[in-house]
Amino acid sequence: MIKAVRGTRDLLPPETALWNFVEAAVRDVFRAYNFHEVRTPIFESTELFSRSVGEETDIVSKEMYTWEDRSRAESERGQSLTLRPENTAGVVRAYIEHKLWDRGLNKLYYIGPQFRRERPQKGRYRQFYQIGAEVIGPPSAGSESPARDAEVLELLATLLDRLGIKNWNLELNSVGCPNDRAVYNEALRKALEPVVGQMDADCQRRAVTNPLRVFDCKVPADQPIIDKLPRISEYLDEPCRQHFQQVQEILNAVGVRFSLSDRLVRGLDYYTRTAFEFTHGALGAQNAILGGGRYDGLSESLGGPPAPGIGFAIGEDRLVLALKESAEAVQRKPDVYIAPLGAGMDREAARLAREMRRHDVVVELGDESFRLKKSLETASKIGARFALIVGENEVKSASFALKNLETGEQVSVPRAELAQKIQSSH
RNA sequence: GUGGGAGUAGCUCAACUGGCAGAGCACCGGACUGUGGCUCCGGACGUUGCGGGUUCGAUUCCCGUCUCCCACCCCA
Repeated sequence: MIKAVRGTRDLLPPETALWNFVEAAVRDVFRAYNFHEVRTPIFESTELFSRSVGEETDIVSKEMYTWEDRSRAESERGQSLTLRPENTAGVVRAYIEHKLWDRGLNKLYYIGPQFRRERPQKGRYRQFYQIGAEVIGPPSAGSESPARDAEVLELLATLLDRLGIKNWNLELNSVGCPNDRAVYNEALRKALEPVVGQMDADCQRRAVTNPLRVFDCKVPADQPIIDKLPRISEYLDEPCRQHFQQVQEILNAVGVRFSLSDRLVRGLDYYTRTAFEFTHGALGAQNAILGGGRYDGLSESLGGPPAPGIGFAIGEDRLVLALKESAEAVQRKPDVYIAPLGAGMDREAARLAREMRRHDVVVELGDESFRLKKSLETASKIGARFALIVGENEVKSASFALKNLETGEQVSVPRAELAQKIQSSH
């Protein structure tokens, strides 16, 4: 048997109803904040990701699905392509390619699959879905303002509340502006030098490749060492510190709760200043339900104009997982099951079904070869609210037996009133 | 990529130290010819993840492999 490949899966009913519910709510919230949808390609030139996400990150160095495209001519070299491991790079690429700065501030969102070749776990798949958004534009359009950071965070709080996600926690940090980041990195490296030898091998490796990530180290024995390391918050220059301060003030003003977490660092190279994560308890080790931050230099590093931005990505798989705990089923049940009864009644049933569906009634259609008992059985099994019996008597009198399957009450309804009768009983 | 656990009917799970693969739920049919849910009776259902080995005999023991789960790594 051919099976879905490792780390991929089929989303089936009724779960797909939950996904649709989530996406509908998300689109609704984005609309209120004046965000608009973009759809970028599912694969891009490999270079886009190595330049934006960072050559040294795990994502780029070992988790990408990369292949060489077929060349059409001798002279043409196959281009290296990659399934997108995240979507910010693609959106920024599109921003530059289509000169979207001409519109001032852009508030864009996307919903779609991403791909990373990691070992699968609950809430972590090789094809996974992200709902994300980016606020990006020239500084003159206000894209750098702390008001944008706060607005994005407040949007997220609204969204999670709206979805009925309980017990989320917002962790907030500033990873600094480019210039103080460099100074800080140096200080951190210096502080690590004398102690790094005592640390866990894995943490040592981080100390060398990406010192900032030492803070993510979870080995208990190393915690006292990590606690003594200098913090980025002590190295923020004045504008950067103020920026972070104002983000917090606005959040307080609008009543969004958060906790400062000066050990929160983000894995992708392009992040600057505000970094954040929303976590949820019910997800095991994959407790981050979404993450994001500011990426002020990303546009330039991809050859574009200055275009500070802030964005986030929600793990849709994880969101749905968290929702299963606290949301009831949202799948719409059929309004009526039509039970044709006897030879020739399929035709009549089809006509009635067509009429009612035009009136937005959800109809499931039976089969004239079924005995009435079986039809009613099926009707209640699939959760239909009504059963409509279409037999000779009904056709003759142009009035149909409509049975309420919850109460058992049955009435005869003239053809013209059927749809209305069913709709009005919600 | 590393370490550990688990794969048996559509689902949840049994099957003692190796001895005829089972139950509940779900599904299908009947009791009941145009009236569901309850009840009763019957039915179908399996390459025991896959491949090899040991054995008279393997769901059971051994090796390999695949997938899922847990943790790490990393991240959404």
